[in-house]
Amino acid sequence: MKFQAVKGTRDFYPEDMAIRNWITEAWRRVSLRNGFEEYDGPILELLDLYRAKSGEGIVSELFHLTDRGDRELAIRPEMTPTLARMINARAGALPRPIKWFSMPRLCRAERPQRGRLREFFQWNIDIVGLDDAVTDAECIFVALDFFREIGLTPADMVMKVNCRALLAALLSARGFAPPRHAAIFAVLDKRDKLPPEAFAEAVEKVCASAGERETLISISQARGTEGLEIVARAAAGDARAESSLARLRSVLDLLHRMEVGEYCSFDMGVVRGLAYYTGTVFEGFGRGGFSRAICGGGRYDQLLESLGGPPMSGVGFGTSDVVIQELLEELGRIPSQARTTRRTEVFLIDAAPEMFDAVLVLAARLRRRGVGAEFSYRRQSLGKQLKQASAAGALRVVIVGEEYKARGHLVVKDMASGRQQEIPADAFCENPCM
RNA sequence: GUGAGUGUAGCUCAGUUGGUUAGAGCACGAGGUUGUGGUCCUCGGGGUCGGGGGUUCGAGUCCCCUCACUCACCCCA
Repeated sequence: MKFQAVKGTRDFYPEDMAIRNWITEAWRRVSLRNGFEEYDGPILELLDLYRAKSGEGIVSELFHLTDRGDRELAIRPEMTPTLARMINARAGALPRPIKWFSMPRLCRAERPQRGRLREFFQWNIDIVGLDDAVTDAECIFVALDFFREIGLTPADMVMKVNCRALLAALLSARGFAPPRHAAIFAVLDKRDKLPPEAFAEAVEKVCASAGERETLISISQARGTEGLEIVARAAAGDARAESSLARLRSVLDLLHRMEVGEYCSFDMGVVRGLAYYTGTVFEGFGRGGFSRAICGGGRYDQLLESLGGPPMSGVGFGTSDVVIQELLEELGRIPSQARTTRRTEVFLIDAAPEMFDAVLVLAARLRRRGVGAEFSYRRQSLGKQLKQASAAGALRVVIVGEEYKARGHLVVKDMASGRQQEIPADAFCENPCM
């Protein structure tokens, strides 16, 4: 019987683990320098927690089980309900705004596809308890701070920004009653995700007349600076539309001031499929060949409350390790040092078996100082040991031989240049970096 | 969950209308005589051809089922 990894899951061999760590370490580094604190929750939650948010239909999309006490449990498919639960439990005690991040392992019972597996890691950032353009901008900034950190420029990606409240106000002013908005949002969000004919067909379905269709098509086309001006003219005179537009402009302006404006672009085609977004929404896309969404988020006003949490507005975003890695592989941007976790700074070699004791002592002394030190487990020729040092990617090799026996000196060889010099053992252990 | 495509060594792939013990390159391991690695040379391990069943004298090759992956839907909390 030959076993294989469960459908939609991945084995992380050392070279895969190295890349995963490289990505998740960047997530943590960026989160912390932007002032966010890390949290986590259990991988199992009550199934009802997800039913409460998404209805009974969600059950078929997640992994669930019944424990021996007949409790219905689910492996978490997302982090937001856990976040809401945790914030609610201490709502009165947490200083606001709450700036938390997490990088949970999530599972969803979906059919695996490229960029979409059944098990993955998701980076979540949330700012809860303050509804202000600054927090919207800050949230988008953190995402861009990460993308810039891993070497992506505005030529590689774009962050499309929109505001659902603005769209809702424009729709209401043109006779689209609020109950119809959810369906219209879902259609508009597909503007760039469907072929033009299919999109036109979808628009047709939510419209009652040719006039409505014209209106929706023209609204959905707005993008970039010109698009913003067109929207501004459309919003003129409507108080709600004007204030939402001012908020959107403010967010974009803040992003420019924070020097990530080059990445950002207004786009009415970004609405987000999820029902709970109420204000600012944004989605990152790769440019060129890799045009899929690479991150997304937005402001949610009632989400926490609907999950039994406090009535607090929040803004957040998420992205997964799967899509990030695929984007970077596609662009060839994963640096070679990110592909290995080996950190052999010094490889110790005995020139004769009787020097092996000295090798052990020196390795232990170096390791205690925090230096990555290795040696061969087999007593073999100097050439073989050098070969092993080379394969281990060692930066320097230390040969313990005649010089050590006679004078207490080590031969230190720099593997890149091939140059070597004799150094007293004590001096080398004091300062192994040379 | 629906539809289509793919599946030969760890990886990338050969494999003649079905015909003897299934191959290559890379990777991996061992050597190239004992104080100098990456290159090079030699040798080697590794595949029940995704799995199961069927047709046939004979199946990696044809048929059926199944599993996994890829793509398009559904969904994307």
